Amino acid sequence: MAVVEPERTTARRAPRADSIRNREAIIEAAAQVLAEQGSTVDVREIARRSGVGMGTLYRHFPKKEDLVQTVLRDDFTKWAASARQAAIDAEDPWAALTEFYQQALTGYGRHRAIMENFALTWAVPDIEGLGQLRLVIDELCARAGAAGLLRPGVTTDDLLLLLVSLGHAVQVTDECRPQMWNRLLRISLDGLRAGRHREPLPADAAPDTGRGVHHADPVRTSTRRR
Amino acid sequence: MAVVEPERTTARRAPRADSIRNREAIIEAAAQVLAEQGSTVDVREIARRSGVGMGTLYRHFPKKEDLVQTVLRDDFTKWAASARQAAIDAEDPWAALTEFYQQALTGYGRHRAIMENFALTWAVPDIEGLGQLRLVIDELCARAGAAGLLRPGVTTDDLLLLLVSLGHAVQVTDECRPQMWNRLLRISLDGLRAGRHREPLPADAAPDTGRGVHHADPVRTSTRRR
Amino acid sequence: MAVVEPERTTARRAPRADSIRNREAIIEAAAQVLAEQGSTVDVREIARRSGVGMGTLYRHFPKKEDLVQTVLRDDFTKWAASARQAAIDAEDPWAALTEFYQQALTGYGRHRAIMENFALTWAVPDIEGLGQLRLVIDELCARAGAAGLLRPGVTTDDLLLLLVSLGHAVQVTDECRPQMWNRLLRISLDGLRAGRHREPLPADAAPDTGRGVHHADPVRTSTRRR
Amino acid sequence: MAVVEPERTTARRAPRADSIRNREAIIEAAAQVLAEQGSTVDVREIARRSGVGMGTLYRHFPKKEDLVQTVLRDDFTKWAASARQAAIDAEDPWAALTEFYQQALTGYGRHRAIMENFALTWAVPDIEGLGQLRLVIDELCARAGAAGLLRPGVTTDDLLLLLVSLGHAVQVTDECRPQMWNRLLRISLDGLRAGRHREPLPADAAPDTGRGVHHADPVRTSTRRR
DNA sequence: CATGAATGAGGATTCATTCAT
DNA sequence: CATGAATGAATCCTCATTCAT
Repeated sequence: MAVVEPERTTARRAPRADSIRNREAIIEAAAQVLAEQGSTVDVREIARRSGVGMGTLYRHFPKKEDLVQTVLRDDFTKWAASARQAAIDAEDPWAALTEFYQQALTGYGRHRAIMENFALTWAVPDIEGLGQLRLVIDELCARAGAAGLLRPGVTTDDLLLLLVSLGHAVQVTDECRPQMWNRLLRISLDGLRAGRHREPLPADAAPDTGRGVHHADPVRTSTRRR
Repeated sequence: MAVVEPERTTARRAPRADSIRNREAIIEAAAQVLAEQGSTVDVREIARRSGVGMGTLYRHFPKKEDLVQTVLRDDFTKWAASARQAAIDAEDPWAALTEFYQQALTGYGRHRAIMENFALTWAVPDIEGLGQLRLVIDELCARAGAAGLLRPGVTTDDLLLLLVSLGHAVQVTDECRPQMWNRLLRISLDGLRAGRHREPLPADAAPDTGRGVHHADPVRTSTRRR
Repeated sequence: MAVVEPERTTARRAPRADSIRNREAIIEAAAQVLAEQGSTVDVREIARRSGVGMGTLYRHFPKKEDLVQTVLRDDFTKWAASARQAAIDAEDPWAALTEFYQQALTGYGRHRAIMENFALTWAVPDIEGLGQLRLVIDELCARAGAAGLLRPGVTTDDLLLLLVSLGHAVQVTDECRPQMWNRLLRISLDGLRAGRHREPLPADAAPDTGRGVHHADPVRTSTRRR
Repeated sequence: MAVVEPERTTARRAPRADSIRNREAIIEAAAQVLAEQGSTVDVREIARRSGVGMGTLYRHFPKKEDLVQTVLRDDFTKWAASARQAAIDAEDPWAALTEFYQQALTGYGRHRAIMENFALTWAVPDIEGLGQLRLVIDELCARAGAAGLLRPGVTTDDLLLLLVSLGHAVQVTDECRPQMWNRLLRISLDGLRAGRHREPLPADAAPDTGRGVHHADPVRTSTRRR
């Protein structure tokens, strides 16, 4: 009775091998499908591709949302890591910034669900896994700023929004004009760079047009029904 | 021939007056709803707001898509016109470009369906109504280019993609950080401007990182589109 | 133009003929199925029996619960009315009470959904349609009480609970021993009647056993999980 | 024969000790859960509370129903025993009857699964474990009848149905009006008692209304049971 | 023999589109 | 020709039961 039962202890973990395989198959399949089709996917498609039944899927992830969040957290993490690594490998702060965007967009710009959720950065307070990415950008921003390379007034939020924005460009041109977004990236980075003829970016400033909105707002989206 | 059967002609027109009124009510309502909620709206919501029955709606537009396209063609047209006007009113080619973006984004950046479909510019061959916008941009591009203000190598497609990209920024920050996109616009415009320290933009060039993609592409979105 | 269009007005109501037929078919089918199987029925069974598609059913009743409530309100109303009529037709207050129970149990005792919901009288504050029944019982209680026929201390709630209780007896014996519940009814009514050797029913009194619970409560239902 | 293969016997017993412990844990947990939530509980909840896996549970009880029946047989037995004891402890036949109901309802009236299955007394031929309870009631009925205390014509079935009926009353009022059922019990017992002004209860008699059913049966539950 | 993961049919609900009035 | 009711495939999720480890 006092005898330990090592094989039972082992036996306790044995069934998990299967389970973990399945869990991973599900996440793998879900990641694929979410990348391809965004968060609106049919749960059954994920089950089919991962080779498990609906029940198995729902055992691991009680709500579709749970699965989506899990996958996205993972992918946000991978994303942040790979983009950060690219930045670290760079020679100077500006190259770091460049490499960061380059890698971030090349690697995950085509991931529909990631981009969908990334777009919610400002609408939804705490998107799972987004934090890490923000930290990386923070870092880059500080580094480039300290080196005097970044146009004064540029914030982490600006860099985030640029990433969201360019991520969308990637999605949009993916099928027919892959890499076209790279041109936009170069343009934006040039616009971000500090320079003699570049005045600082004022807080929440519009371009110095001196004029306001020309016409009455034709899009009345503020009157949300329901 | 046109006057042979006057009463039949009259008979034909009487219902058409109604019909036209209905058609316009539908389009008006659809435009509103599409702007607010994007193309995923329930057709019933459109019918409800326009005050016509589903049958009438489907008589005018046999598929939801037909209605959406019709509305978007109209809105693309209005969009192009208003943005073009802003450009025309500007004093110089560069101000024209600035005003164009300013107006385009302020006016329709929040129009969800427009932005959704605008994003399809490269994926779908001929989006209804998009042509005019492209013409306007073409014009602006040529003008600014001729004045030597635009960085060499920048194409109409670049400017279009920038608009798509910034449009997305507008959508994404609309609720919580309105106007934040303006900072991105300024940055991008600065990056677009010709300048001493600005080399020409090479055809489909990536930023001069000298390196390719760091990791294998983790997002395999090319397989199985529905 | 100023001419009224009476046929259009008529035309507006025409489509409803179908709709009303369907609505009634749905309610009829639902009433049947709910009576037979209780509130857990498959919605598709109701759709099938009423000969309409799922969409039609859900157009009329957006939630299953709505349909159930509608049917139950109707049936509670019919129930109260028929039982009340039986009471009214009776010669004296006591016969009224007797007839009331008789009719109530004969008519709807076998209605599973009604009895299920009736059972919730104390658990759920305001069951749709239950009010009328309570009013009828109130009336009967007062009448019989005023006539000195009802054992003092008996309340409307007692009579309600008796009805719930006997309703269950009907359900339980329906298949194999129909009418057996009648014996219980007679017993209960006799126990309800005022009489020389019948002391008043004290408020919330247990039978005068003089003793409490004999054993510790073997049913620990109070520790509800979740 | 029993001693031919002692080590095999031992080998057989070792696992069985475990097995028995498990079986009892399952039954214990099931009893609790069934009492709380009735027979519709999720089997997993039982497995969880008993601390065994689903496989073990299903090894002991191949169908959910088997487990339920086993538990209920036990609980019916305990129920019968405790109620019988209360009756035995009573001073006279009438007190015995009173105490029996009192104890039966106080002890198990809130046991949802018991009451659910008890309700099947007439629908299902041989409910496991119900027999003992019937025997106890038989006894009480005979005793009270012999003492001339029970209204003539009252049968064991009547007393059983009364118990079912009052059991339902307990369930129905448990949360909001505990003990309210006691009033109904007193009423019923008074109605059961023999007395001057109490005529015998005729076999399967309806109350002496002299009339039949007033309306056509509005509840047609006889068709189509699944 | 215990474990708990896997299975998949079944149930409520939505919405583009068709059709009777 | 307008109306809005009808249709039913598609979608998320649950739970009794089986099976690999």
